[in-house]
Amino acid sequence: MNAIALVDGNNFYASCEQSINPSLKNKPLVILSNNDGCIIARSAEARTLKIRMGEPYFKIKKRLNKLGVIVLSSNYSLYGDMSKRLMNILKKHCEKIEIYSIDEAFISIHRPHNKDLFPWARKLRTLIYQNLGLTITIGIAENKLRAKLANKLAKRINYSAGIFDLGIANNKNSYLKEINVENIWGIGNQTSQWLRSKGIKNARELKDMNQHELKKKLGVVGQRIQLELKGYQCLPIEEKKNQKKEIRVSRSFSQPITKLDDLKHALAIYTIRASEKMRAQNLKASVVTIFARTSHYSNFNYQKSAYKKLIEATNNTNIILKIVIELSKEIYHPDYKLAKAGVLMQDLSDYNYIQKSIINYPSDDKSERENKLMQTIDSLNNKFRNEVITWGIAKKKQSWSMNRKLLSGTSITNIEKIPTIII
DNA sequence: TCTGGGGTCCTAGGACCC
DNA sequence: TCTGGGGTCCTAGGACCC
Repeated sequence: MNAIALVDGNNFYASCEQSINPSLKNKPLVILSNNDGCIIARSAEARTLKIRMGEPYFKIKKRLNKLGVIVLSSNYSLYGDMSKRLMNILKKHCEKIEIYSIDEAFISIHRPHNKDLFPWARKLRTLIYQNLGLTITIGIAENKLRAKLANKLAKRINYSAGIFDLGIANNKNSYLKEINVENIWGIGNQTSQWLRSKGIKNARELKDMNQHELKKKLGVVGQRIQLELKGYQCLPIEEKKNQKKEIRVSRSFSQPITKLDDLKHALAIYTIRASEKMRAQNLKASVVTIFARTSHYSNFNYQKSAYKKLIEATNNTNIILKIVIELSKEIYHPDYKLAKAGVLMQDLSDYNYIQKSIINYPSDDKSERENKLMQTIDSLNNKFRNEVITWGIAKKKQSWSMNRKLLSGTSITNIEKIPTIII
């Protein structure tokens, strides 16, 4: 009989920073979202100071200062690299693994005759700590949803030492009762409010709730959650990541923009990045969508998107740039202060799958040359990092670019100050 | 005045996740 | 003054077909 384990990195972003800079260890530390907007990670010490997740930075800046909390902008290339190392170690010690997020993985593992998976889990924890300086929590149960709950319980129970096995626990119902509905995987704000209004407060009560009522309101999604709570396996471990269905690059501006030129400029930069991502995953898009909007917090709401279907799917930056620049006029409005914009590459397909158009047949020579050019640009950028080569428009002066004032300088992934060549 | 039924595909939007 | 980014899945409703 196989068991499912959920492994996750504790305070992952904060721990990554502490791992490469030991002077941050045992100190209250928080990591900010893009644009230094809000708190997205906290070290254990920062948690005990009651600093809340998602809190806007500007609102608590003074308080953080007074408390001596160290504040850092997020450094995703660092976290991505640490994540890769973490997953590689996990892979070596399990039968099946699904990498679920940057700091989480589901593992399928054979439960031995004596049912005891603690030795395995303890070994894994030690190994990760020795190799990466990161602490992980392991929750074990019969299926993915219960493994998630077990992981929560492992964090909550003091004597658990970061490991909890709900699969062999004696009084499972009393453990389920410990978990509030809003903390169940798949139950968000809307749903938990509805459940609470029905008097359903915790995982135990959701498990035993009337199934027809649940199905009627939440459809198959709710049904699956209930079945998994009961111990059935509805959600499989997905080893092979499904091909991406959409690639999106969007950012909030540090200052709102009002000029069409600025909007075009921002969208162009996002397009370059999105095309690069597609090529890295060997994908091409046949729908390109762009959008812009005012701030959620503004009284003057405006949001508009525009898209174009392509006759022939592509990942060629030049072609997509032209489309995006053209479309940007459609979403621009001079009367609104735009706070955010983005590009989406949709209807993605495998690059090698060829469906040539009969109408717009480009000469093979030309597309062949263009492909080589993209490949060359990507490989130079990969080798030297940091946009050694990019499009001229990306280097125009910007007044609105993302704030990252507090970026950790040390990085194990980035060579700074490479000369830039503009072509 | 009366005017079918059943199926598929697409899209927008909601809800959720980390 | 300042409130992240990038994803997925599901459903309802419209358009269209025979």
